[in-house]
Amino acid sequence: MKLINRDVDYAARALTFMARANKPTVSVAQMQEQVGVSGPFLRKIMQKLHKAGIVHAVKGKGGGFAMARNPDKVTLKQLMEVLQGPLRLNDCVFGEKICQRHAACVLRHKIAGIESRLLAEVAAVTIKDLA
Amino acid sequence: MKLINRDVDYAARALTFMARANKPTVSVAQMQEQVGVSGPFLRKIMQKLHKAGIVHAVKGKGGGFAMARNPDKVTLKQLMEVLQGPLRLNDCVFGEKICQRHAACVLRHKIAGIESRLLAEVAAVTIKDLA
DNA sequence: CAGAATGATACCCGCATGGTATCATTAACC
DNA sequence: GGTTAATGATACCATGCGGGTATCATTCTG
Repeated sequence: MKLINRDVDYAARALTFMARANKPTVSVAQMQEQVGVSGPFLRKIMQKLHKAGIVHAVKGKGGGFAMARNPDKVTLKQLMEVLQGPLRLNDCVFGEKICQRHAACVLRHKIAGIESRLLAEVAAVTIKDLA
Repeated sequence: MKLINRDVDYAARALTFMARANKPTVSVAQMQEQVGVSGPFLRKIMQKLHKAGIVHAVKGKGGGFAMARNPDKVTLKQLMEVLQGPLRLNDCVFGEKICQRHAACVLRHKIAGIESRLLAEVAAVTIKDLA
């Protein structure tokens, strides 16, 4: 039951680094040591963040990445969605068979409630909070 | 980010079945159809519940399993601990390097808070609620 | 003793996660 | 314009784990 995976962890650290650095762009080479991860791996993460519109990317010499929004507009929930996929605790593993059993449905209902409250919590954590 | 895995799901359904059945013991053969899982697999789950003291086991002809406590004393949290291992959202993947970076520590702190509230929620769901 | 049940354990398999390698593309600077 | 420094895209690897099966041992009933 992992809440966040490594991608999210590294992304949070990288974004925090970027939020603190007062530069127009920050390259992967500048981040990798502080973030504690290999360059290629961090690049892959940054590319996903770029596709998701969370960071800008500037190619070429002197280029790098920059946050596309204010740090207080980037939430942990967004990072999880981008890097871990849709957030469904409540994934029904039984298909249509499920609703033949009332007990299981009660369980789904309980979990759905827990899920919604959990999502509200991760949505409340921003990069600004971490910086 | 799965909250519960299939083992927990099946266990919850099996225990719910047992709680409703007014019998001294219930065999795997009697449960497997209703729970919707193969006999051998359900047996493995029941054995773990037995080791954890959640159910009694009676070997031999006419034997089976019985709940070892009242249904309102068996929580979703207990099932998760037994069948999924320790509940740590907050697993630090960076070892001692972590605390060199303040940002990461803030993240841990946030997640720890979320975790404790989540655990309180799963501890509040009992088999009685599902039955 | 036979049959019905659990106990224990070993094994298998597919796939997601974590990580690397490679080539293409773009832009700055000399 | 060529070199270099950066990202973009993609393919690949490898290993652990979740989910599931099979087999034999043990225990109890009748």
